[in-house]
Amino acid sequence: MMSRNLMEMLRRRGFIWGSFEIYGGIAGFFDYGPLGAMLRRNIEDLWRKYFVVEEGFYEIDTPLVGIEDVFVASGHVSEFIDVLIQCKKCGAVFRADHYIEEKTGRKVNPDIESVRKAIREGDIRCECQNEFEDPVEFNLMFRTSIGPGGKKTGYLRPETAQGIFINFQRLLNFYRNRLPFGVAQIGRAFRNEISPRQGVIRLREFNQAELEVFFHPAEKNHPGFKKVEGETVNLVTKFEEAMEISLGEAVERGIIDSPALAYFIALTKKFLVDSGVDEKRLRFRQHRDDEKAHYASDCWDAEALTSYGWIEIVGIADRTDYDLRKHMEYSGKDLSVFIQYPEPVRKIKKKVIPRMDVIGPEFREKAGKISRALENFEYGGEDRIVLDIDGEKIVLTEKMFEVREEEELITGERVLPHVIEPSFGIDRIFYVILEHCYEEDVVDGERRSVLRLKRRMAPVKVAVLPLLTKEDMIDVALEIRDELKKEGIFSEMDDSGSIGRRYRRFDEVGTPFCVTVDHETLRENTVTIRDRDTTSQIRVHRKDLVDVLRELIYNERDLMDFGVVVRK
RNA sequence: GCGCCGAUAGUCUAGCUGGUCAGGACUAGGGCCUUCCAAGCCCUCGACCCGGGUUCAAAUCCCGGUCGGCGCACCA
Repeated sequence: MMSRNLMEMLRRRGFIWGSFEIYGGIAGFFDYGPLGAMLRRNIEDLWRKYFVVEEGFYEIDTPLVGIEDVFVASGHVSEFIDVLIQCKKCGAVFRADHYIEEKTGRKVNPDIESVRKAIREGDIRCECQNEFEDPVEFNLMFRTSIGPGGKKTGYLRPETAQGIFINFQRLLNFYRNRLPFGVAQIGRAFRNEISPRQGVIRLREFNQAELEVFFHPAEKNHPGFKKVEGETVNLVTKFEEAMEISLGEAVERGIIDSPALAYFIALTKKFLVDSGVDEKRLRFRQHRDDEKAHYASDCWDAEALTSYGWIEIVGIADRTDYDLRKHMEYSGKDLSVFIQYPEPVRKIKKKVIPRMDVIGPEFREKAGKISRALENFEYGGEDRIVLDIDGEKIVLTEKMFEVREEEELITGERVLPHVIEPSFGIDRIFYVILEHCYEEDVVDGERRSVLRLKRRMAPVKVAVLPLLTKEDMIDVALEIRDELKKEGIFSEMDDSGSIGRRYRRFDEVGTPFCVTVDHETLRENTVTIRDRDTTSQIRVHRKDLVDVLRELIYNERDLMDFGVVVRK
């Protein structure tokens, strides 16, 4: 699993390249080459199958550039800022609010003024005893301006999720006003990382696949939970306890907050394993209470073990109603959902009727406000009513009102949905799959590198190879390649070098099957199919080739189930 | 951002006590040969990270930048 050999192969064979290479490059960006772009699309397509098609959710696509209002409401303009302080002498850089809190025990707002003040008053110095430079602000969002003049500030989105939240009313209407429902978005997001490292792991521009599932706040169940409660997962709880446990038990013991959350953990695991992540190098780790975002009631990360250690590849968070509440507050639009009761509830309500003939002369211009205040007043049987009108205490004596009993028909209630968000880092999953699938083994005494991608994930599905560089074999090979392509099976023909060399070439990029055209093909119209993982071969008739390959690739069938074995 | 180390064809690398056409291996392309796992032979393409300085002369020495690795810090 030499990650160096792998990285070298990924560059050489066109999976990934550093961006802007001919101009020297820059950290935090990389390009998907031809094979990489195709592999990533295969990952995204499998994600769609799991989280869009099978869940019955829909995908939307919203702008990468967002206007300032969105991120003011979401908190990114104020919260996504770090105030940094740097030592004048030793150059050490700290996040100011963390540093000050650690040294003084006092919380400080993460803005320049508060930090400056706290440093001055507390005479806060670097650990090397020297003074700090003036604090500087750093927002992790890329800022831009929209239109000429630079008047309107925009930001590149730091997550795809906000595009879903701000369309909530439209989406709710699309789903005909019923909960729960889910909305997905796959696309780019941007974070201006201070110092991106570790190759493709920390990026400034990255690909997310996010799903936002909106639930009635009191009903975080999922009909699919029954089917997955027996499945076991590797968990690391917020108390750092590692365990292998069934999802049913984890919910029952309160380790996982809700059945819905557990369901998405199960679905995430299935998706990751199906896409090629090694189950033994996969775990779900719960955020500690102090590491959790303040709006999340529970958050689990899927983590994969790589040569960089355990890295986060998926975050599954219960974001509660935080985002909708904020957008409701800032936009002034009602983002709640009306939930009709099965049966309307009849409620006897004591209603206070003001006696305006008394109140009017007594309170004059305030009388109107008083009568309005009484409309929603909860009457508890008291003989004097105290109201607060514009900060003034108004006392109504019993002469001033009557109490009448009224029957009210309540047909439902408005709720603000909670949202559970499985958020996938596609680029990291892409890398983990490559690392987990890359192996070096020995075939006929020779070392080879082989990418054991899941068959359906492989960029090139089939290589069609003439055994010899002879025109009649090449012609047949081209014919077969075109036939496969027409059937939607991505194939390549390669007639260069020896047959063994070509097998290795395709092993290295994960092509699961090689079809070889030899002399028997010309005589009897049969070809051999070679399996990447075992190097075994069978011989099948050309007329069965497409069907057999389809079975092999899309149904993960064993090569030995078809045709005559000719090797191993 | 800081510190240490590094950067030569697609890849790995020699040269780096200034001075031959910057050498090799693998890969790739063309050809010969070839009945199944990186065989052999011939030919070909191809590089000193960028900018500045020192010098008659810089891959080599100096300065700055960029990228990469590691540590610290930051981040999820």
